[in-house]
Amino acid sequence: MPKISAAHRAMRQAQILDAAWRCFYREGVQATTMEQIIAASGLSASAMYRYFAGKDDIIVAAVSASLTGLAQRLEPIFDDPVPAGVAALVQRLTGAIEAFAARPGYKLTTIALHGWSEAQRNERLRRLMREHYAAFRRRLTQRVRRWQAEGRIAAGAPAGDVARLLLSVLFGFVVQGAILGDASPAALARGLEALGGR
Amino acid sequence: MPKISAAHRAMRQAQILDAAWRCFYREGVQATTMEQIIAASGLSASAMYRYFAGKDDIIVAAVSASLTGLAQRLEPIFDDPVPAGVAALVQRLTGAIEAFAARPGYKLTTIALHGWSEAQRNERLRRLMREHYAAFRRRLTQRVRRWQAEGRIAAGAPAGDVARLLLSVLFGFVVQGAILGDASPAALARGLEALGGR
Amino acid sequence: MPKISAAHRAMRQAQILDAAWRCFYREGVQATTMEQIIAASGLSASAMYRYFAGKDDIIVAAVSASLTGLAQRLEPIFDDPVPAGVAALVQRLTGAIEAFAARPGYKLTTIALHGWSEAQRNERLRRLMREHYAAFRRRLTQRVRRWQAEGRIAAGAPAGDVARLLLSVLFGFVVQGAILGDASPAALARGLEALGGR
Amino acid sequence: MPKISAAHRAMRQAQILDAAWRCFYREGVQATTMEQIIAASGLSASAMYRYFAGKDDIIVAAVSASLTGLAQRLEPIFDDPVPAGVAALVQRLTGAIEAFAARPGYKLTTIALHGWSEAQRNERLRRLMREHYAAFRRRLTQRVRRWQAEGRIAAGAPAGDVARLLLSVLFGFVVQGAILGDASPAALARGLEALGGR
DNA sequence: GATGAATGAGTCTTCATTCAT
DNA sequence: AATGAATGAAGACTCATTCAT
Repeated sequence: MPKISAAHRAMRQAQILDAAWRCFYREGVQATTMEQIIAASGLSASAMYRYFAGKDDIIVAAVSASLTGLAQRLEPIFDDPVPAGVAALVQRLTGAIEAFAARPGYKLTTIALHGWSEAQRNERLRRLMREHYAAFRRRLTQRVRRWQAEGRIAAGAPAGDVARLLLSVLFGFVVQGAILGDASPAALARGLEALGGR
Repeated sequence: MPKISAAHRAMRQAQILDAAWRCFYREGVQATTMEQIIAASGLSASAMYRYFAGKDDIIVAAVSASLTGLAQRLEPIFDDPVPAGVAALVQRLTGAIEAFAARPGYKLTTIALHGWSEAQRNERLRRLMREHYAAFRRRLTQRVRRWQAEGRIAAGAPAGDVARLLLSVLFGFVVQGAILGDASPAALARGLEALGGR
Repeated sequence: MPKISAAHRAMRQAQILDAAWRCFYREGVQATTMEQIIAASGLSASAMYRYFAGKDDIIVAAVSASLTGLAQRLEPIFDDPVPAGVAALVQRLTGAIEAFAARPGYKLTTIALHGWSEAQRNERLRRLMREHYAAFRRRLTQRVRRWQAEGRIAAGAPAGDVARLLLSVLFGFVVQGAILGDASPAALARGLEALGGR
Repeated sequence: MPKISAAHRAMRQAQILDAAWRCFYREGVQATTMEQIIAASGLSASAMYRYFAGKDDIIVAAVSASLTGLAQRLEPIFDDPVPAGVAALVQRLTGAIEAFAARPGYKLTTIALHGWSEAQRNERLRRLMREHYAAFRRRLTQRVRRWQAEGRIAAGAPAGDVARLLLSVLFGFVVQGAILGDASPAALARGLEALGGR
């Protein structure tokens, strides 16, 4: 009995989050009304509040789900037994981001901009993001250290700063793609290679 | 009469934009109410509507003013007779962004995130940003070509892609600073240097 | 089957009324939601509606049960073969009210205030109360007549008005106890005695 | 300029309170909706919120205004140079309550029941009432002491308990009037006289 | 010309009750 | 017979904007 209920609950929540993403994509987080999410989800107002305590909960759940989903998608890239070089890693990461973000009805990259904005004024969101991105940057730092061990990068370079640079490139890829629309993974990789990032 | 009025008008508008920035910084664009801007500006509701047609106009004017102000601030860096290398240029640009963004009562970097988010759903804003950033990227491309002429970068590299990479780094600097809070111009420059970006 | 069902039904209804009293005590009648009563009773929403047709029925049943219960409790006081004087009767009645009203989790005196308020806008409740209190006042009037026969009170006094006064004292005992919290049966009896009510 | 505004504000607030009383009379405090008060006041929803921060503020203001108004009305009775006896005082006080409570469109006695009920779950209201009624009871106690000085009441009687009894009679007058509808000041006075309260 | 009072369309959320399983 | 999921209508309150003075 609880099994059915738990599965049902998870399904409904996923259904609602999908509706929320479609709305957030078009309207942004704040300008999206509960009525819009409700209509997009196909549920009634009261059914919706059975699965999420309020708008804020939906926002946090939507952001959390996308951060978690993306992290799961990027993880295997770091686990690849054949370690990529700098430009190749950036290309694979941005490629995975792009692939993960493209959904029918919305793009999570655009929603990411909305989420970053919202996180500036929403404490729960800010903390959530900080933890996720900090963990991801630690992952990047480990990889830089490995590159240094392999001799690809000068051993004396500050690994944390290289990770900062790479994370900036990834963030910037999302922003540039959303605003100018022409930042491809391949282009960034070529640019990085030209600068010497082998 | 029109002259005094024009100066007076510009002053009032600047006063309103400053109030708007303070509000946008704390609440984001959508969640800021006209009442808040009115209270922060010290004007009356009707006075406000004398200087801006509505909330949308204030938003566009606020973003436009900050984009223009930043461009003016970054321009001299490109005009420097002693041309900087890649890492040095990034350090000077991010440093200038940081200096420009720091204001009493708000930081324009945080507001930039709000503006990017808002631009995803506001056609006027989207167009405005696209033009500004495209122009800025052309400026970066010119600089890359010059580096190629100077032999700092391989002549065969696609200049546009290098510019894309550099613009990503700048965007990412803003995002990383706003969310993780520890992306300094010097750190990014060190990271870039470590990758070979001389 | 019907017998068991009837006993079961009565038990369930009592369980629900107890839950309702606990809720009414904390929140008042109108501000109590069915969901709260349901949660407090430990039943399911649909089970609840099997035993009571709706919120209004619960309200009427709860008030009716407490009026009936109180009447049963007060009845023996009137039947006492050793007839008390005025002050003693008031002390015994208020004492019985106090004892009857004190329950684990709620006090019926507080709920009485909610019930009187609700009766001002609920026709069924108003009628119910009117009948109960009118009957009780008739009982008081009889007692006054007996006192007059015994010579405790002037024979020419209007018995109904004395009953009105005594009922006021009882109502006021409940109100003063609920609001100021320090109206004890003994205090009222002393006060009455001081005024000459032997 | 502030004068007009202040007068205007006070007028609007009085207008709103009158509307609130009419609604509370018919529906009780909790069951009255803001929409009803708004409709009864003739203002718009947003205009209403200019003068009261919310429903709770209206409730507190309405109760406070009636308590204060009643106190002002009862005060002169205590100041009368020809001091009344017990029954006469009760008759004059209940008479004044009745006269004060009768308004076109509503009766404040009925609203008092609603207010007492609401005070059981509203901390602000509870405190407000406690202070008002405690002060009033102190006034009654003073009067009892004077009666004792005059020899109308036994000097050894506990004045505070007599005041408790009298306050109960007044509270009970309101309850009995609202529920049974036939508790007149004269009837209570006669009842009290019959008991010896000269 | 300048103000603050006013507004109607919305915003999030909750409620008593019912229905499919 | 019993449940928990579902609902439509309403609840309190807010917003960008305008208008009478």
